[in-house]
Amino acid sequence: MTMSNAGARRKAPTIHDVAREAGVSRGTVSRVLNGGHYVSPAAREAVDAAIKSTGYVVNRHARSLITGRSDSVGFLLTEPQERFFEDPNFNVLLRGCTQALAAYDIPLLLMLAGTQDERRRITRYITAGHVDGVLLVSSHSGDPVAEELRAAGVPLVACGKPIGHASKVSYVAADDRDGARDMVRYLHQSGRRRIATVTGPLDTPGGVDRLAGYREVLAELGIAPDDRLIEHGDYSRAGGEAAAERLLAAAPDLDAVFVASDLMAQGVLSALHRAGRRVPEDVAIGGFDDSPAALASSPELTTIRQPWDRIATEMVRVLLAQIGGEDPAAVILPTELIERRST
Amino acid sequence: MTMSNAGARRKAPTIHDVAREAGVSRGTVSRVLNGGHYVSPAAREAVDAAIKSTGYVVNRHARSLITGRSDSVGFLLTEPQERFFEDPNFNVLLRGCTQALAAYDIPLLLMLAGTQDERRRITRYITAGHVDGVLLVSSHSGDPVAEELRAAGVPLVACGKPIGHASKVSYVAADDRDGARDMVRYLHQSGRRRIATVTGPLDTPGGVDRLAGYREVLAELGIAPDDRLIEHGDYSRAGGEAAAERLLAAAPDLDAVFVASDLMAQGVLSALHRAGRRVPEDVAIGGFDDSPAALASSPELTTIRQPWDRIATEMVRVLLAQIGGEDPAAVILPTELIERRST
DNA sequence: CATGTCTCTGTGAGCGTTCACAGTAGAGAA
DNA sequence: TTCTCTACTGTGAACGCTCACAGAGACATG
Repeated sequence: MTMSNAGARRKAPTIHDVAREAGVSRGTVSRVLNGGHYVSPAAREAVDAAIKSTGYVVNRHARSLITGRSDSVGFLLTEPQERFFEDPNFNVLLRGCTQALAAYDIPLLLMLAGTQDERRRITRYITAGHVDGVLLVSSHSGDPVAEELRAAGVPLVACGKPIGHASKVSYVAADDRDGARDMVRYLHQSGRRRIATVTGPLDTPGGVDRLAGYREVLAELGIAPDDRLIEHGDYSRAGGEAAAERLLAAAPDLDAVFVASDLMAQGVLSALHRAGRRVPEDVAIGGFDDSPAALASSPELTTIRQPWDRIATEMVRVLLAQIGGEDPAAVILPTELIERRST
Repeated sequence: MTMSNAGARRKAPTIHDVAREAGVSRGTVSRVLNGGHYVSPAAREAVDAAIKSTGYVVNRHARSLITGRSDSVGFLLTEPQERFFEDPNFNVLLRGCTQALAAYDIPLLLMLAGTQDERRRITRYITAGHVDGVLLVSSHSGDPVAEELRAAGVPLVACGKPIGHASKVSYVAADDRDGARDMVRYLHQSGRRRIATVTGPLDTPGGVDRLAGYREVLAELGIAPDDRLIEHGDYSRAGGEAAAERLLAAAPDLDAVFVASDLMAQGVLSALHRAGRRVPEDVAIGGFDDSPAALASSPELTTIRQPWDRIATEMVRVLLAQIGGEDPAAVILPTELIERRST
């Protein structure tokens, strides 16, 4: 039984204890801990053994104190939180980032900055150097926190293209425009001719780009633009429902709707159902996001999948690169059309 | 313009700078920072002014190094993560905990321990003292991580009653049994006489207690137990669907089903629909959780709401108390019946 | 043999804070 | 006056680590 002092919780072993146990100096132990350069094989072995036998774990506070790094990053949500926390995509993103960071042994600090007060507190916390970088989630433009952090020189990667920021800030985003193009083209190919759309909020890049994709394809197909076929939503179920009602009133002959989010598509589905339109027989519905909502709907939604896991991985990669001194970068990832029963 | 050195990111002011600026010693500044006892009003004022003028923010690493505390807590998820991250209740919980902690200026570290490797890494991290306490989310019993942390003396609060742990571990949970009782009593009061149930997994406290509540009420009503009316699910949509099919086969005369989760209730709804039973006319459905799934179903589900926001608040309160030296505690919170269209 | 280069090792200093302790000044009591 | 007590203040010494530096061999080069 090598229980030694397990469960004692008396005093954690320090680098000094390891050094003594291994018969080397603190410096050598430290070198082993940090990559092991300029360490003889014998010394490294002795240190590794000593680490194991003492159960040594590096004290991050001591390390951070001297290095100035914290070896942690923040996941910052500056939205009114309800919206995002309700969004299943958000969870995939959060999980993906946590996992990607875990691979580097970097803990993720979850920060919510819904109110003005919280924003101030968190900005202070971040600029004080308590995290090495920030993964920023905030769909709306003109986020003051982003600008403040950028100005303070904090490494920063946004999820989605931050609009309104002329300045250089890294971001990772799905190709919204291309996804929208795919969906509209697909609806047209399956024989639909009066294709309407429910957009997202137009102060979000996703809202803008998905609408742009819709318009582009119609133009390329030589279909004249028709404003009656365009209604705006707010990414919520209720918003989708209301928009669908307006569409039905303005353009009762529509035979397809490209909806800029699955959640809104659920609302559209309800409205159509109430209006007595069958899906997909009378009206085809194309969603966006491939959220669980797409599967929970009946019929299940044909939709555009955003590669949230890859987005998470890329955000972490870009952030770590930036922490390592590289320049900001933008990454655009392709989407995928998922065919289900609503078209 | 009092820009002073804003945006410089050169060198953060230390307690020393503040002391010099205020014309006092480090010790006095430190005392102001930590409650301000034994500090003259004049000194305190000078220090406060100096803090403001220098933009000083305490260096948590230095503080943690000497105090041994980290002033942060972990939010640990030991489940296979998909299940939980899909669960909207989880999000409310996570958000609630983050916010409750923010009120104490304590950051939350999100930790996912899905695989064996991750579990080891994270246990190491935690027992090394890098967090002061852990909020544990893990529905299944016999969680080795929980036991390890408890043994290591790490303050710990579980979400939901940990079964299989004879040992003293704090937890906060909704009153599952009472919620189930409410629902079954309600179904009976609305005239249903053949009330079936789809249970959760019986290795979860929720599964066990909700079933117990169901049985109790029937017994109290003098209704003889009938095993054909009880089927087991796994909290998944598909599981609910399968269970409902078995129920319909074994007890075709059922006129109500108490389903131990909304997600399963969705599956039950599908199965009933396929079998040509109308809800609520032929069969009443009672769910549990009041998750968004309850609203996404048609008809919308009558269900039992768990007070997730209060659960979060209480978990944080109990954890902080425990970090402060208090003994473990169990908190049971009342549920609420939400009446909708499925009954 | 002197010199340089390369790998490896130990040592002292210091990161920014808190804590224990010693010390000061003023008030009140003897 | 002198002593004690209280309220306040300053000072070293940690905390556990990394980093810069110096130095020791080993080996090659001139």
